[in-house]
Amino acid sequence: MPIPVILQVAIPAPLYQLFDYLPPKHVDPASVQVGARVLVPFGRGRSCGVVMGITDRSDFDRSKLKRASEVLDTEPLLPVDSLAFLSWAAAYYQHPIGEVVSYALPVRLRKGEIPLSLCQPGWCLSADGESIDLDQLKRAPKQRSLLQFFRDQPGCRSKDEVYRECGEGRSALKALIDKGWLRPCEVAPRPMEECCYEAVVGPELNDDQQSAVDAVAAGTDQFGVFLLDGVTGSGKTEVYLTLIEQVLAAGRQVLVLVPEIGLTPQLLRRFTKRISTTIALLHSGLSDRERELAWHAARSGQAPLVLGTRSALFTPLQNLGLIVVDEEHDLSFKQQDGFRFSARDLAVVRAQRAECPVMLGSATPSLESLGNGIKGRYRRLPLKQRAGGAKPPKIDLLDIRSVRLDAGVSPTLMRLIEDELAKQNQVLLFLNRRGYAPVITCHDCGWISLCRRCDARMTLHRASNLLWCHHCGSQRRVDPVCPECGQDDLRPLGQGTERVEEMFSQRLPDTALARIDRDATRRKGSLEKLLADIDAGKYSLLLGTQMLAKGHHFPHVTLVAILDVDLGLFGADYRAAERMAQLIVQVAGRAGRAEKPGRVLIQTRHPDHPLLQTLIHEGYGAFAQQALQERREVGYPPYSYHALLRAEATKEEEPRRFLDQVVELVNTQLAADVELWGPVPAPMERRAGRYRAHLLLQAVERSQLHRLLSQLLPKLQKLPAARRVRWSLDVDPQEMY
DNA sequence: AGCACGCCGACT
DNA sequence: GTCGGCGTGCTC
Repeated sequence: MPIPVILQVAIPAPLYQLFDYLPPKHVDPASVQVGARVLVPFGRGRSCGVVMGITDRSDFDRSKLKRASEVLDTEPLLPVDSLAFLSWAAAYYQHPIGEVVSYALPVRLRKGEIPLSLCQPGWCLSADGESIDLDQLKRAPKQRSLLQFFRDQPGCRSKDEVYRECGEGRSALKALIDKGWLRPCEVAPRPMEECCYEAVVGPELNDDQQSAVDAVAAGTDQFGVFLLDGVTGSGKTEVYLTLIEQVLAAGRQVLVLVPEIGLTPQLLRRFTKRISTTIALLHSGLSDRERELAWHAARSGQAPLVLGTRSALFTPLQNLGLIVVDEEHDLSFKQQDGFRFSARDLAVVRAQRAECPVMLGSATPSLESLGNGIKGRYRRLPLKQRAGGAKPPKIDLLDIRSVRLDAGVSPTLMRLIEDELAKQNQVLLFLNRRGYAPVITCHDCGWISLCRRCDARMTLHRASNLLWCHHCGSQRRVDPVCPECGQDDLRPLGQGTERVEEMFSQRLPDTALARIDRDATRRKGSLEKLLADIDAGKYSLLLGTQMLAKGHHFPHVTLVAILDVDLGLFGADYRAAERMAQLIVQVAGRAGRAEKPGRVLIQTRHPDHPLLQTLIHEGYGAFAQQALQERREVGYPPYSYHALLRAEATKEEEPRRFLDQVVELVNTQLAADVELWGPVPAPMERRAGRYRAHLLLQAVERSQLHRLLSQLLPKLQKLPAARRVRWSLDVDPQEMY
């Protein structure tokens, strides 16, 4: 009797189970591979799913099983270890397995399309091109050198290679094609062993860097988490590079995760300068096609080094030897909608499963990672020395109580800025608020520019003359008169980067100012251009939002000023202080390299604030210790574990009603070892026209929380009130908004 | 999520 | 008399 073959398929739908199918007719059941995609009838339509397992039994009624209509891949698109990792992640974050699996695939492959070939189109010499005499081209040096390029080594060159060789113009290439000396061809992918890989000798490491490298290199074939903790300028990147070289030299792949690629052109440049190998870049700025090609290059091992943002974590890899998570404290590693995973935390899990080391690096490590260091789970590798003998910047508070400010700048700060500019130095101003002013008001009747759809004020943008809600995106034109009373005395209150820019253009008209915020860098490539111009010294004043705090270094900046630290001092959730401390240290770290010492000024109306005092006089490490102590005392993460159940609906009472029912459900039917906080209205209760409420679940042990969640979710879905709201579960939430 | 089935109001 | 509103149930 033949053994029945049943395919367990993950289907991209918000459903928490796998679906069982019979193999297609006329397909040898033994040929179906776990990890292949299948086209299946699903509901009333068709769907593309991934075979997660093959068994001979099903809990589903055998007679109702449908047949898959087609097997799309002859070999696994996702290897078994990837599938197991994805299943683990789906269970941990309580997210539907099919959506998690489809998240690991490039979009075209999700939709069931044929994988793009890795064979890239390009050109090679035709018979005529082989035999032609180069001296004929004396008067066309570009064509000559391009032809020489093809003759140097036999075979095809991809379009990318040829374009790189051509430089700016393409006319020489066109000429050679028109003459028939070059013909189109396909470049076959090189197998991993043949990947050219070459490392340039880097600078000598200092003792701290060397011992960090040694600590990781001692166990490259076993799991270990290393927290590389070093101030900006202490040479973290050099440690990464040295380790990456060693792992690549051993023939293994390396995965590097960064918060945002667009903000790290410098990092990428350092990588390509030092390590000459194929790098697969994976980030949201790529087209679907480019992304898929990079994905294939990573999956096949053709690109030994993979550099990407959080979603790159799920790329299947061969023989993974090291994961690096740069700026591990950065919140962009946590996906904030849909599948709410933390790429940093999952990187640790992935390394564990791959039995390789993972390195988390930051000048301002997250309290979670520091807590894991204390618990002995992570090994801390401190870099105490600044590479190249650079001095740490001096940080001072500037008390602005009862000081008359001009667009948020105090007279003292203005004077210091002018001094620094007079010395031909660059000055960096940080204000975490884009637009002209965060609100406008009618001086006559007191009207203020509130958003109709959110509990928020609308920001004035002068350039476009629009009032803009930064929470829901709604816009409206600014009337010359008050919409309430008709008087024409509308005034902007407070300041954003636009207003500061305007003030400087009036007071220092001869000083070139670069504004770096989302509005000024919206066009693709404009941020890179701006950063390059700043490096070239075209600007003396740099003014920006938190974009400035990430990744990029400005070696000619000698003065950094944080215009309004008070914005972040009294935030809505308990992590606000930690985020502010990280931001201050990161911004401060942009200034002053080797030869020029930096100075940092922080304008505040709360100069005695304990956070500022500890941070400035004792540093981030002391601040973090203090913050961890406070967390321990109140039993907050990392000394407990959180999950946040969010609900929103257009009717005000619905979210609360739903969450009340969930509380009732937990209290009457489920574990008592998890504390429930709430329901409470979300910090901004109404957003984009929807009312929002939260229920926080807290447990002392992670296992308690997860036991509850896995029991709760099936019941929760069946609540009638669940249909009337949009709800989502956030395991290990980072932000409470 | 999609998609269909199903039972109550204002319209060609 | 119908078109269509969105509540409800299901997907191997």
